[in-house]
Amino acid sequence: MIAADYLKRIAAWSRELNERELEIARAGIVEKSYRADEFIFMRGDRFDYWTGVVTGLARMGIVSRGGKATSFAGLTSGAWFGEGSVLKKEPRRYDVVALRDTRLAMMDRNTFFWLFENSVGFNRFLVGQLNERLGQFIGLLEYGRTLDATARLARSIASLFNPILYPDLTMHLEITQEEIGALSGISRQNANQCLKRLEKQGLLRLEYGGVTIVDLERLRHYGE
DNA sequence: ACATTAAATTCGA
DNA sequence: TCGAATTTAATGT
Repeated sequence: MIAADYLKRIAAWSRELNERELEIARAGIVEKSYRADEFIFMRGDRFDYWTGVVTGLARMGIVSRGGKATSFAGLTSGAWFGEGSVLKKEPRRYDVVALRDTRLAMMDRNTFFWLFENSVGFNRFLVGQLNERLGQFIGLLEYGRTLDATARLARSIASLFNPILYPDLTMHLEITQEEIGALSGISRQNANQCLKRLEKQGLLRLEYGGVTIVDLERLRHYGE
């Protein structure tokens, strides 16, 4: 079983729980590792786990028969996802792929429902999370059509800094340009061009193997 | 696709 | 255990 202080470190919601709830949560979570490019879930799967990213990076999206990927969201450490499929007891409607070696924490369905029915703190967190995700998906509606590559990339990055979905406070992100490209649905070379444009405009700073966000608000509304 | 540069790893003392 | 040398990974054009 995972340690209580460890759980508090990897899951923001666990800090809202009382002692008893925390014990139940700990007992219902297992960890699992995935290699880069490995599928974590496939559309249609029926594994009912509520899942958190401990370390690594994954992409939530769908891949069409042609093999081209549309991504809904990037998942960095601290992100928890899959509550929709667990709550509605439905097959998953999207794929999740690890973009690099990734460690996940997975909570089984029974534990999830116990917390759902018994813990006020847990529900408070869930409502906030669902609301944020709704906002993110609404933002996606204009995403594909209206926005050019630079704007799409800007928003992909900005969405990784949603403080509710990704409680990490630091404005620095360890992510390669290739990974940013994979998240935004553009080539690495194009991603490089877009990133440099954003850097020139003072929205972010490029470093080797990572970026630092300078102006999150402008990044979030880029191209409006 | 290729050239450059940063980082990680290996190796010898 | 330190640092130089080599290999691997990321970036820029």
